[in-house]
Amino acid sequence: MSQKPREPETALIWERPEPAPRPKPEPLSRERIVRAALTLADTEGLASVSVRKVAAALDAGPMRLYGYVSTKEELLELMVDAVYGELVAEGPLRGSWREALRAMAQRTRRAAHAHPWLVDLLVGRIHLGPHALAYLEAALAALDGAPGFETVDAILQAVGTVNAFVIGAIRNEASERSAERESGMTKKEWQHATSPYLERMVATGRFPMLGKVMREATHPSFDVAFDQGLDCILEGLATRLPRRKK
Amino acid sequence: MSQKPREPETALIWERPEPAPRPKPEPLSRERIVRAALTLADTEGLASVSVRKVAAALDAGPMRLYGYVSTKEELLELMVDAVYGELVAEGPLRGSWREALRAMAQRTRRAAHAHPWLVDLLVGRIHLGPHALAYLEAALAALDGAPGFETVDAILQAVGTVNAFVIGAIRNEASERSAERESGMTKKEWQHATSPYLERMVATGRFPMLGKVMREATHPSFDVAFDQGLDCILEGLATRLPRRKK
DNA sequence: GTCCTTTCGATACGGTGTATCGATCGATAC
DNA sequence: GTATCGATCGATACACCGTATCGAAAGGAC
Repeated sequence: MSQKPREPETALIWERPEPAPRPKPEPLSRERIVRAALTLADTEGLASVSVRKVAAALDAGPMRLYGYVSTKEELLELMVDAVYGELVAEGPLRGSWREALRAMAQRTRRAAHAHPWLVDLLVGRIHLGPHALAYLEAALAALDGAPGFETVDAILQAVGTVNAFVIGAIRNEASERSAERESGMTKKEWQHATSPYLERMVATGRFPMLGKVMREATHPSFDVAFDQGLDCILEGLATRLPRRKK
Repeated sequence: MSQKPREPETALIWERPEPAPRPKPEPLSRERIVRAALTLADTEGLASVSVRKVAAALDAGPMRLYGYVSTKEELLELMVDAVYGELVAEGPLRGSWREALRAMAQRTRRAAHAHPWLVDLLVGRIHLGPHALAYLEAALAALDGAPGFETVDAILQAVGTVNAFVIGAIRNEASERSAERESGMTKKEWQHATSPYLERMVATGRFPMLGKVMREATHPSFDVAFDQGLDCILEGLATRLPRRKK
């Protein structure tokens, strides 16, 4: 970890250790770099994806990466696009427009589970990488020609609305999950740890509805909550179809 | 900006400048710190909110803040809660459940416009600050007793779904907006700058739907897109009400 | 006035992203 | 085979980050 300070050159040339014949060039490539960054993010968390650490995982100096990537942001962008690549690799979205949109939502959600860091990267920049575009293309294509989706505007609105919901829902799950994860607690333990605070707040009397929630809510799993919300949105899209035809 | 390196003590005591009678204690407080951080984030961007800079804005050394805040994360959390404070300060959410939910969505969206950095902070952690709770409470209260929302589960699901959409939509807007902003381009210029790339992609023939979008889509403003999506979700919630009653 | 306690902030440490530039290596020209 | 050139690499450096430590200064108690 500490850079060897290159001992002062008092020793004569032939006494110094041979500079080691440069272990292996291992040509490196954008793809290898991104793959290393991905596994690092998956195993150690996004915070551990630093230029130095990614380079170290490839037996290279930090600056080596800048031959393939001009900025750390660019590397992160490539990571996101790689995930989109996994998504499009699952094939086209089949079925009716409802089935297709539902499949898209669940695919995206699965990716967010497989790569918890994805949520943090989805915020901030708009993604126009080739795989991101391909994923969007697949969604648009699945709706093309469906009854009620004659105009691209209608298609865009449907995909956009579902995507907005998915992103928000994913964020919810991720934040709750990471709150548990990083305190090393299970869901139960975490609820148990924060409930004293919440009960104190409720006890002030200023949050009657919160009290009701804590008493009466049956907290459904993320899966059913997600499906219910998604159902609701698809239902909403369906009701707008006839009006659109008029 | 550069720490004065305290010139080596060659000068005799009375030649050294008087240590300045500590300009003003200016007692400082959590609130003043958070306010400083807020204005810094609003004017210079979230990236400029560093412990050092916030402290400098208060004529204090960096470590001074740690008497009031135990970590930078805590400061960011307080910033978020301060925004929630602005939101609850606008008063309760009135009207029918649809009006209340719509008002909530638009309020949140306005906050995201006023504080572009908010989107980045909403990701990642779940927010349980007093003002965040109060905002949630207001939303829950607005739906309490509405026909079809007899159970807290129904209320939570409705609020949760709308909130998920709002977060996702806000993120979309923010990322597009920041892409323009930080390249110093207007919306038109930015579209003009990225369209060559997109056209090249479309020209490959692998993205027929994208081509159709670029040719045919009338890109509606963020406002109407948001309202349409919101309408859609409220409609979806409405259609689920009768079923829930059964 | 003297001692004690509390507070403050200068300094330091280990980390970050990245610019610079000398050294090194491979390929080409003779 | 040797010399030269050009590309490539990575050690070093810089500015900045969040925060732990701890000596010095300030204020209060006796």
